[in-house]
Amino acid sequence: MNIGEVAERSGIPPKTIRYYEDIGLVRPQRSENGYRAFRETDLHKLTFLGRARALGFSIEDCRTLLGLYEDESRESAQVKAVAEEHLSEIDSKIAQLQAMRQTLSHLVAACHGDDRPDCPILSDLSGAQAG
Amino acid sequence: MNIGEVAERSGIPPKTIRYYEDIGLVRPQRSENGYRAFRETDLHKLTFLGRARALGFSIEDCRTLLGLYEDESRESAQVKAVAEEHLSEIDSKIAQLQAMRQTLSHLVAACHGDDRPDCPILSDLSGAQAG
DNA sequence: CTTGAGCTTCCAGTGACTGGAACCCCTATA
DNA sequence: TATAGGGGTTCCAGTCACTGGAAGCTCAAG
Repeated sequence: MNIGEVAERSGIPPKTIRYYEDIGLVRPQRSENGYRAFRETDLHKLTFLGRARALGFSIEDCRTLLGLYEDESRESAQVKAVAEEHLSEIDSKIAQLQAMRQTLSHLVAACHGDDRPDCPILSDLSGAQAG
Repeated sequence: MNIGEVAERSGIPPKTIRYYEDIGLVRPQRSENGYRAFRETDLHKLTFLGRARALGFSIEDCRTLLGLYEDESRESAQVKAVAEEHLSEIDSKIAQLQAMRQTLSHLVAACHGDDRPDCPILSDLSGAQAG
């Protein structure tokens, strides 16, 4: 398979696939004309990567997960540890965003949003004490 | 004030303050020895930036907000529009993270996490249909 | 033979910093 | 007066995970 077909079937853009090769996540062979020649296993790996990335795993996590996937002597505890670590990072991010959301939505609600200049959003940012 | 004092009082690291000057968010004067000389208004701006960044506004949003803050003929509707736009981006991010969280927490719960190799997390990533 | 799609490499840019090197300035102390 | 240190300065490179673009090669169709 050429890169275009693999891109289509895996849902990962050609540019990204080349990048993944660059950083050693996939190692397609080469045809005589210099084109990358992907096998089914390469496609499989890329699909795996696509799903892992969609779950928010970092590239380094993906590398680890791919390694575990291909290691038949892995222990599922290793996989679970990576996933739990990532899950807790997701939880932190959600918490942080919800805190922002909380503050910001109050400010937005308090701003009358008309043609006058006074604005509780700017007041808050400038450090004024809430009344 | 030198950069160290401003950093301390605004809570923004010196490196970041220099970066903000680089991109034109603050324009401190210079002392004869070449040191940046910050006035109270500069400190004020940096504190404003710190709060806006803490609410997740992008640097470009911050630039806009600072501009509105200093523009006495602003309309609060302009500020509110920026904030609402940002709020909806926050909401999207939260939704995306929660979707990841949902999938991932199910997978983590399903993985026994022991010394055996079989693992529903890897099965899912590799594209197996859930049974 | 030309056209156009698809492939190749390499370089640069994204956002918002952050680390580090190499150097200057200022004050205090031996 | 020499020196040590803790400021400050600039500039360059790296982060993360791509993405865009330029220049050039390959291949199939008309």
